[in-house]
This record gives sequence, C-alpha cells and structure tokens, in this order.
Amino acid sequence: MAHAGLDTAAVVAAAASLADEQGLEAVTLTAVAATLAVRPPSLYSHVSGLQDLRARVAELAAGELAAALTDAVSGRAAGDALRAAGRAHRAWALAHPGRHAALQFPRPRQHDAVASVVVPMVAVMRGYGLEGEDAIHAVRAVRAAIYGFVALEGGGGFGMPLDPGDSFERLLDLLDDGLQRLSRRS
Amino acid sequence: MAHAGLDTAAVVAAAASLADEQGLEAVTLTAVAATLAVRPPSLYSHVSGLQDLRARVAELAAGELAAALTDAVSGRAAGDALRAAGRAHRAWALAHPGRHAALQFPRPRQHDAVASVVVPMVAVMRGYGLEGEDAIHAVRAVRAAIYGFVALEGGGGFGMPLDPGDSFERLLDLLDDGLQRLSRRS
DNA sequence: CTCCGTTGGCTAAGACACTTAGTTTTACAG
DNA sequence: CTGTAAAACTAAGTGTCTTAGCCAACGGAG
Repeated sequence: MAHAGLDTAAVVAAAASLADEQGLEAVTLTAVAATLAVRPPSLYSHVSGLQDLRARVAELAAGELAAALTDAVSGRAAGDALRAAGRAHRAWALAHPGRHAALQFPRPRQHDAVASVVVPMVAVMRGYGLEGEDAIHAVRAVRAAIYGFVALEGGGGFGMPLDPGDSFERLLDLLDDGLQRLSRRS
Repeated sequence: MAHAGLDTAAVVAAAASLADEQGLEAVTLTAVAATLAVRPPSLYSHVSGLQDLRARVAELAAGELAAALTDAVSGRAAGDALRAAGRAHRAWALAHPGRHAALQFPRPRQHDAVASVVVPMVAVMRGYGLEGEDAIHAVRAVRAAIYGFVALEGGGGFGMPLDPGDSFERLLDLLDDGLQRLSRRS
C-alpha cells in the first residue's frame, strides 16, 4: 500500500480542516493520519513532526487570511476599505475557527506570514493619509481591535445576549472615526 | 510521605506559575507534580484531571485580571479610568504571560469569570455617559482592542521595530476619542 | 492515651500519542 | 526488464494521562 499519493500540502490541508471541524486540540498525528487513511509514521515523510505540522497550519492560515484581506481592500479606500477588511477578517475567522486559533501560536519563520497580513492594512492607512510610523501604530491598533474581537467572540467571551454583529459594526465605526481624526491632525 | 499539605489552591497556583515561567504548553500533570514534590496521581485528590486544572488556571487568571482592572478603575472616571484599566491589563499580561494565554481557552462555568472582568469596564463606560446596550457594545470594543493588542504583542505579532508601548498609548487615545464622540451623540 | 475512620499520599498498570528504526513495496527511469 | 529511490508499513521505545487499589498519617471519640 505504498504511494497513497500524499504530499506536504495535502497533510497540512487535512490538519487545517480537522482543526476547523473538531478544534485545534483534535489536531494530532494519529487523527490526521486516520483522515488520510494512512498510519501515523507515514506522515513523517512529509512533515517533521507535530510541531512542524502545527507551524505549517498556522502559515497556511496566515496566507489565507492575508489573501482575504488583500481581496477585500482592493478597489476601496479609507473607511470603505477598513470596513471591508474587518468584515472579511471576521467572516474568515467564523468560517475557519481552527485555522484562526492556529494563528495564536507564534512560531519561528512566521515573519513572512505576519508581513503578508500587515501589507494590505498598511494600504488601508494610506487611504487615511497615514504614512510611516503613524501608519504602523494605526495598523497595530486596527489589527489588535479586529483580532481581539474575533478571538473573544470565537472563544465565547461575550456573555450578554446582544448581537455580536452589531457590536462589530460599532467597533468599525469607532476605528473609522478615530483614523479620520488622526488623518485630519497630520 | 502522606499528607504533604497540598490543596486545590496550591495545585492551581503551581500550575499558573509554571505557565508563566515555561509557557502554557509546559503545564502538564507530571510537571506540576514535580514542582510540588509529589507523584502525578496525587494531584487527582485536588483536581479532576488536566482539563479541570487548566480550567481552574483560567478561572484564577480571570479573577486576578478582574481585580487588577477593578483596582485601576477605582477613583477614576472616563479617559483616566480607561487608560488606567488598559495599562493595568497590559502590565498584568506582560507579567503573567502564561495566565494570560490560559484565558484564551473557553471552558464551561466561565460565565462568572467573564462577568467579573466586564463589571469594571461597564463602570468605565458610565463615566462616558454610556448605559445599557450602548455600554455593552462599547465594552466589547474596548475589551477586544486591549485584549487583542496584548495577545498580538505577547505572541510576537508585531514585526516592526517600533515601541509597542507607544502603539498602546495611541490605541488608548483612539479609544478615548471614540468613546467621547459616542458620549456627545447620546 | 488509644483506637479508628477519613484523608491524602503512594505504587502498579493500562491506554494513547509522538517518534525513531528498520523493512517492504511501489512507481518510474534507464 | 531491472534497479533505485520514494513512500508507505510494522515494531518498538518513551512519555503522559488516568484508573485502581493500597498504605500511612492526622484528628476526633471514647
């Protein structure tokens, strides 16, 4: 039964799907191997081990998120771009909870992954007239707010029976207001 | 060597300290037992298992964070209170990275823990004249922003060589501006 | 002071996951 | 057709969580 047609991408994809469906904790070499109808040691032909697999899932997730953000931002500017990026991030996270959770674990060589997510956000700031250090500070604030919201929402951190979608739109309004004000000051 | 003087609180405290010092991944029953000079099965007299231990660490962490926020907010209002709460949250998280990471794992019976963190933040909103649903939406926005910032910072999510402390102060300014504007509208 | 029950520790052992080593089988190139 | 390398396998070692059952120490009742 050699050559079942596996490769690294297939293994990582299976792990990411498993994470979305059963939670990040369920991503074990045994479970992933079972998904692929293969014995656990066979995965070592494509991945160095569990740590490596998790790191690759995080990398995959960062790439997908970056693509979603880049797509959302293209053709828009300032407030439109900010809202589109925020909604795209939230929608992606709600659709892929396991992948989003995987982003939380920082791993070596993640520098490129972070950069790919930051690039479209810097472009958004350009629409507000923010450049250089101001843009970086602003990107950090916006990323923190959106990421934190999605993380709290996904983790059940909102106890009150109030639509998180409404809260999120208000958060975007608040960020837009704040960035407009910064824009006017500079 | 019976009766080594353990109890549930001591076990949870040891686990929390271990999480801060060596990361949340290092919190295993074996490691905690070693810290306490006890064999792993002995921990079952005080804790139902690993899941229970982690849940209790999260509960402890939420309580400590809530206490820090409550303390920071007392005697202040509006912008002062917001900034004090934000700085207290960030300082606590930087001092206790493992406990902060433990907050990310939602567990049953965490309702009270969430509530204890939310209460002081609702008090802050009162200082801005925000009540009811407006206050809840605002608390969600502020919690998300601060929590997200601390999580990204702690996870190495900021790649650029720019002081995170400055970024955080700007985030607090942005939130304060936004809440003031909401205040004026209502 | 002694005795006994409860408590909280222990050892032993099973189940499960990760990982390494070494083997076998398959696909493809020459 | 044959040989080689890739990719799967089985077997086995290690470490962790967890359960089961045992034993010692503390503390109150007589």
